Amino acid sequence: MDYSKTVNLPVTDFPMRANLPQKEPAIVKKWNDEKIYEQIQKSREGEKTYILHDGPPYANGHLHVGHALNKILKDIIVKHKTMMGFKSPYVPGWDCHGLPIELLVTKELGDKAKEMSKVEVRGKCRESAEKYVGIQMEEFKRLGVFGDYENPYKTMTPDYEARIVEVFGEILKKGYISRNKKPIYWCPTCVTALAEAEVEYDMHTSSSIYVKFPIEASSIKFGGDKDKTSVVIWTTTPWTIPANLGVSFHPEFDYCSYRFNDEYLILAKGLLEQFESATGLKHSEVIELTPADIAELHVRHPFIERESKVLFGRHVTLEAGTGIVHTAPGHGHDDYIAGLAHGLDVYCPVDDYGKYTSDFPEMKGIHVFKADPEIIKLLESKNALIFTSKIEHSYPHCWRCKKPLIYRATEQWFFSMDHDGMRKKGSEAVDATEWVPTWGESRFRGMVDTRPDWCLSRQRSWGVPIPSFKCGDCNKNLMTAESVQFFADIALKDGIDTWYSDDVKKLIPAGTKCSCGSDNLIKEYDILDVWFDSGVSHFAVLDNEKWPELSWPADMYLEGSDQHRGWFQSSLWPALALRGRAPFKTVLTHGFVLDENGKAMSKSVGNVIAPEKLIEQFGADILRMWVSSEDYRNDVRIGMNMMNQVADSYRRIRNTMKYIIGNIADFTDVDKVPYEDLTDVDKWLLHKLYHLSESVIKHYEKFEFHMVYRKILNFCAVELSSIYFDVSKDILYVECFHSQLKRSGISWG
RNA sequence: GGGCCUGUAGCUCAGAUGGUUAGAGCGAACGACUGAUAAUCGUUAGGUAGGUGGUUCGACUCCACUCAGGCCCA
Repeated sequence: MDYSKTVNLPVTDFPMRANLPQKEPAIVKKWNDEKIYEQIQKSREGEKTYILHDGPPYANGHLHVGHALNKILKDIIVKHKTMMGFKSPYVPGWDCHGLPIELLVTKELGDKAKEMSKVEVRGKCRESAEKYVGIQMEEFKRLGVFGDYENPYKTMTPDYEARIVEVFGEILKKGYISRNKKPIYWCPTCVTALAEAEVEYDMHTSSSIYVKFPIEASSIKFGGDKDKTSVVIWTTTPWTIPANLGVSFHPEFDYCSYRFNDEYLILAKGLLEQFESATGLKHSEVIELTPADIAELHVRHPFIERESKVLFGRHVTLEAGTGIVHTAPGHGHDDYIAGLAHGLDVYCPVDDYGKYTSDFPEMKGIHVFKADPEIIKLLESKNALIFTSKIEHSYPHCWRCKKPLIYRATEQWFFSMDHDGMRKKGSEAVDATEWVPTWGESRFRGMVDTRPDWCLSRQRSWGVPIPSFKCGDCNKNLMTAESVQFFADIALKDGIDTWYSDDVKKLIPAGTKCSCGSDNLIKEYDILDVWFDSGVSHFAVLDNEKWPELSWPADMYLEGSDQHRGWFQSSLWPALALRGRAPFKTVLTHGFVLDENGKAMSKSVGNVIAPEKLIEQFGADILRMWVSSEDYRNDVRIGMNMMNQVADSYRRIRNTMKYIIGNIADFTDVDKVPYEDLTDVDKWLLHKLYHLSESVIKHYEKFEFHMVYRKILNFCAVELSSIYFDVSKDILYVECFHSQLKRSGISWG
């Protein structure tokens, strides 16, 4: 006999299965049509605000799971703050300039790119960025992330671009901007600077040389023949020897003076054997040196009348050579850093075409790639060459012309870290900021303390031009706060491309002259580092009447932990320079999304999981729940097994809700039972619920969403399903509808 | 190579300041119900706490080293 008709079974049309992948698009559309974001904002009119300022994703390509993690976390916080009564507007943004887009576009254009003007190429870049902003926006919406998609911010809109120029000018006015030399990759064939991403490594044959640098006898405080003692360096770029300004030792390696025949050569103990086998020499006497012995040495350049300063640096290795590194600050990154630390000039006697300048008159006009034999001959004539051979090794080449590159110092614009106590202000800003997780503070502080000056200029096309001029007569640079502001106004009115299309006279206040008196000014075409674009977003967005609901500074910045070096810093420095405080109160970082085995996702390994695929298979809600289930302060893992587990948990919570809905189907307020008349089990459950709610809020406030997930899931599975529902079942099913007992059970549900 | 961080059951995570047989949920196995049924309930099995060595009367918790992994830099 079927008794099911004789009892009060739960009644509901709430479906067993959620069918998220099918249903969600309609829900998203409904939110869109009903303008749910705007309605929510309206409902919080006049309330205290909580501003989470969006770090702009880069507008190329589709979203990956990392974007999903980031945006969903932001959405959880914004929604939580909103539910706590705050007005929490969220304006999504996009980072639109920069090399990756430029490369994407030039590769698509192929040979056509070469015939196009800068303005035309920039137009194509703009189109491409616009396209991906559209794509990503739809993908964010699909994730259920609420925000002001009607008015997002884009770093390439005219007002934003003008604001970038303006902020740059204000910082210039405060004296933070300077022009200095810095070595960069340079293609002497294309006569252009290259970014790291444009460098291809290929095999190349170089001359390897061991070179003696003579030492002033008076500076030698140890034994041997003081007139015949030298420091030995090894290099594979003989042509950089004319630019040598130093010899670098490692502060912790052991160095000795070894006697070879009638002379003494200084090299690292750890490389003696390698040196002897390479050169065929054999030593006959050893004098151990102390770091003090080395520090006192005065070393001479082998063929130029100047000192080659003794430096200490950790870039020195025992992998090859002599443990003493030939240092030319104008021709190498390590050399540059070591040189800066010791106050050396960034010296570069090589011009745009790769030829020696008059700074090295002996070989003026000779191309550095043809100079090696000449240099070697010169060294030999000075008795400075110990040994030479050919070596085949991996060497940087130009992605465009495939020819070898050189590293060469050029003039660049810098944001000084030490002007007006900037670094100290940075440190104070670190103190004043709340870091989640707490170790973010030490990580960030370490980066602030060691950060070199920020190189702001790039020799590219797709970005915001630095409106500087050069005097056509005396070659001096000209850029003032006034001239920059003048151009910012033009950029706002007529667009930033006027820099490329308009005549100089229109781009600078009338009557502007170089200090030499000349008015023959020439435009320069460096653009700003894109990090500057996004770094001033707090000025361009939070402090902009276009979004009156926003305010400066932000309550929170929330990005991946890689942004400790990236956006958090590029945002901090302009803010400190102009407002003396950080643009954020709290900085929250999350880890990276790894695959199921804890390995980084990469295309080449083939372990990348597209959010699109997860949404198709499980639904965005499951993806969101996965985000909430993970402790994002560490790296998080994702894979099909994990998604299945989250989906299981989702079903458990859903079924619990379905059971409640089914049982309160016929309940109305008339049936409500006063608290004091409830049964003990009912009171017990309410007590548990109260504590759950309290702890859930506490965890939300501490941004511990995985604890929220855990507690709610446990509550559904244990307190509700296996205890309370089990106990209440008989009453709910058997007692007649209006009985006190039954009504007690559902009154507070 | 350097800075910062992570490593507790198959999975996701708990475990205040070192102190009894290291916990939960999910999953798994087995069983129950067939009156939450593409559900639900019960029982059980799973951990040398990455590894090694120290400090301590006592360490998952402190220290050193090491392995694996991540971000950033070189």
